Amino acid sequence: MEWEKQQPEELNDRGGGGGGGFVKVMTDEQMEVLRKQIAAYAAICEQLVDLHKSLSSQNDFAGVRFGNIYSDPLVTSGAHKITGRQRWTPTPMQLQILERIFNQGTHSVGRPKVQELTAELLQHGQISETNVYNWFQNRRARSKRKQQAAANNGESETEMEAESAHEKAKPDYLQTPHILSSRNEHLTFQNPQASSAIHSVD
Amino acid sequence: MEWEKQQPEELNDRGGGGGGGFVKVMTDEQMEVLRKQIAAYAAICEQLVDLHKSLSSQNDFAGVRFGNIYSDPLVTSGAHKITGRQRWTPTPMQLQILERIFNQGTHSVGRPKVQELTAELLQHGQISETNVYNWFQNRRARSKRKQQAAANNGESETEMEAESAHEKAKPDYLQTPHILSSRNEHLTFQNPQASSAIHSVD
DNA sequence: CTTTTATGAATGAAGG
DNA sequence: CCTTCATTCATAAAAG
Repeated sequence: MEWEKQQPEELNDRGGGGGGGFVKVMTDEQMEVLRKQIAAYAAICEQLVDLHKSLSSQNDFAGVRFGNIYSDPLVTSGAHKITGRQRWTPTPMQLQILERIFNQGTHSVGRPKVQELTAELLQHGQISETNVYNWFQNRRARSKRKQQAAANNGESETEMEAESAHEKAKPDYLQTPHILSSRNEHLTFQNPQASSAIHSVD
Repeated sequence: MEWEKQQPEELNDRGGGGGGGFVKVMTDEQMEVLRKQIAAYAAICEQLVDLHKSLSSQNDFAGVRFGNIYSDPLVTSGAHKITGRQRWTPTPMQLQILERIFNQGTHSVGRPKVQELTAELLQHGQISETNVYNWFQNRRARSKRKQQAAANNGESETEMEAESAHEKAKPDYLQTPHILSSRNEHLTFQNPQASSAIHSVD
């Protein structure tokens, strides 16, 4: 199928650069489902590649006829990166409102509160309840995390959180898992058979 | 599936301007077909993996270790199975099976069902009954949240009180067959039986 | 343009 | 069942 050409990037048409009209041909949800499915497919293929590597490394006549699959970028360079999803970016006004509420002590919002808040924030830009929900969740987590990190880093355990039920208090930044691989190009769905590799241009 | 009530949302509507409408060009049915086809590919890959595993175990080669021979951080960016993982991560196949069952309408599983399912899923990777139980629990909750969120901006839709596992029939006006059919003599995701599913593209 | 950082989102698990 | 937490992933934005 070729719903391809119109990349969702067009939604982020803000930098002034390209511009131009756009047509979205798939909803985010559809995109997401497909993305997951393909990622699953790709993940298994990775296993296959590993197996072939192992087999051929000790037995090169093992009958590996798949030739250059190792060089297939889809397989070799982490395939679960399919096409991008656009994520919500709060407008300054929205952020201000959210921060204010958070700083007022409302660190967790109930379901009704979220709806109310969402309605208000909608006056200042597109937003959904999920966005609000996620925002508070992330805000809370990040807040907590920074406290822990600060306690470990700049403090010589004068008073560790005695009630801390978790032993997790370790400097996360020391083992930063930031293995952000090279800037992933936007892959598009491609047929294992069809050879037309479609990807967005830089 | 649940995305019948996709929300027309514009992300990053920061300046207040921009935006634009878009239409849904794939029906849920079409999506489902695609999903199944992709799943079929995944299944084939899975079988191949198993096949090679058994083949390699037959011939007890001296060096069949799937361990990390110098795991190149650039290459193994996507998968870091070296470090012990604290929480269960479903394999693609397991996910596939779980999703399938959930989408068949089985949203809650009894204990016997859980046991049965766990046994089956064990064929495709490590898993425990608790994992299965939690998965359904989370899946349900997530599903519900989805419909709540959708209720906010999807009010023009028909009533979406119950999130059934079965897709609602969509009005045909949402289809845009000319895009799908015009450029599309050949489906991207084709017959799973094609044994040439695995070879390098391009 | 490439690399790094900040943060929105996804999800397994725990608590109540 | 519902909410919350912890962790991880992906990506927009910033830095180089």
